[in-house]
Amino acid sequence: MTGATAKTKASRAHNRLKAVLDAGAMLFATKGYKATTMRDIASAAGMLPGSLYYHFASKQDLLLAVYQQAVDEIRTRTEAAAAAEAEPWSRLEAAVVSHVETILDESNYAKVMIGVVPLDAPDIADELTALRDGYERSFKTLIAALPLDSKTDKKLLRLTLIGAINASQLWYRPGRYSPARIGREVVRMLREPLG
Amino acid sequence: MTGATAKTKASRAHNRLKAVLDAGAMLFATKGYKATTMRDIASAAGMLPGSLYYHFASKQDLLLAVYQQAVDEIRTRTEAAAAAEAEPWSRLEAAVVSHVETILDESNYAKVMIGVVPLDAPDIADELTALRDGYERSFKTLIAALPLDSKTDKKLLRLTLIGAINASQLWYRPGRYSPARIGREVVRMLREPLG
DNA sequence: TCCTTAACCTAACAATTGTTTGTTTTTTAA
DNA sequence: TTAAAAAACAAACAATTGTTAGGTTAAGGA
Repeated sequence: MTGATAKTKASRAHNRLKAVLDAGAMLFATKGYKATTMRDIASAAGMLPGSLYYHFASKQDLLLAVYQQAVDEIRTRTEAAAAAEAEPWSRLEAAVVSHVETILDESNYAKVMIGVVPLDAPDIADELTALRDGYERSFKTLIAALPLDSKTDKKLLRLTLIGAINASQLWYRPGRYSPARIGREVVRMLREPLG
Repeated sequence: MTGATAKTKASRAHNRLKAVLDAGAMLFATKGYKATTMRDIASAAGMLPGSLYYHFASKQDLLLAVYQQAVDEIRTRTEAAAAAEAEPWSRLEAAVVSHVETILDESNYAKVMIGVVPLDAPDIADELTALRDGYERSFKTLIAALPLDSKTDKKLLRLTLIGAINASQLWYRPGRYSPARIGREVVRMLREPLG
């Protein structure tokens, strides 16, 4: 175990692990987890079904890998966006806008993380939930920094906020509302009085 | 065609159509649409797989029937709850509370309507969406009656509200927050200023 | 150059799936 | 009482599924 194994593996010319992951993310995001077959993924990655099992032990393991990368991507993006702002509400808004842009537009991986629910893969439901929770914890910090009324339940605020923005995946169509605007307005509706 | 056909059919002693629908709703709500097999439903309804096809032409048709009943149930409940209040915000709150109670506790049908997304059954996706939209239109009226700031986008408010409360299905566990409280607090967070 | 092994192919298997077909039982109307 | 219609059974089919086992190719260190 020299630690060079991973690098050697990755440097092999014919290694198409990334192509497999990309294909899986794209298809899971488009058709859903159950409706996507290993043959679909193999075909999109330019290989045969059986070859996928050199890279992943099972379909569920592939989903898990996609989820993992999704968390890495969206967390990096969103934390960077938040870090660019100083004022607490601005930080939250920046994070939310980045989040919405990522899950609606920019990353098939993130789309999978939001659209594919743990119930779709019961055997690894706990792992999927843990990955999601790990990411959502970022919002805990952002909300804790807000100057909130004492009677505001912060946990419920977080769940409400995340629920509202993630639900946009169900109704979003390019054109009417931009992802950035969706993020901004949702935050504003929670921040300012409506009545 | 005397119009008595339906009644005759329904009055048959051994007609277990309702048992089939209930079984379908329960299993779709618990395991999801794809993970539920016709054998599961038949077994739960106390009959054999093939017998289901006397009542429904396909699995998708069964889902459609469950969706249809879900809309009937939740709309009746929620509109009645709203009608009991006079003030606009109170009406909305009553409707939201009723909605949340129904999809978290009281109706497997409603659970299916929220938890099973059109993508799960692509062939009837349009019908499913139409049914859902038909119900959600109730909220349009309730929101239109609110005394809102002129810069509030009512459509986005509706989508945000519905998204937030429906998302509770993903994290709700009996105990910590009651369905009624979830509904009340979500409305309050949108109504009152938090900062 | 040789030889290990990463990477992929080929070809299938076993299980599960929604569905169909023909038959039987049960109910209802005449 | 009888015959038609309703409701369910019994048994399978055809397609699809995730997965596996063994063979093949090519890369890269020695």
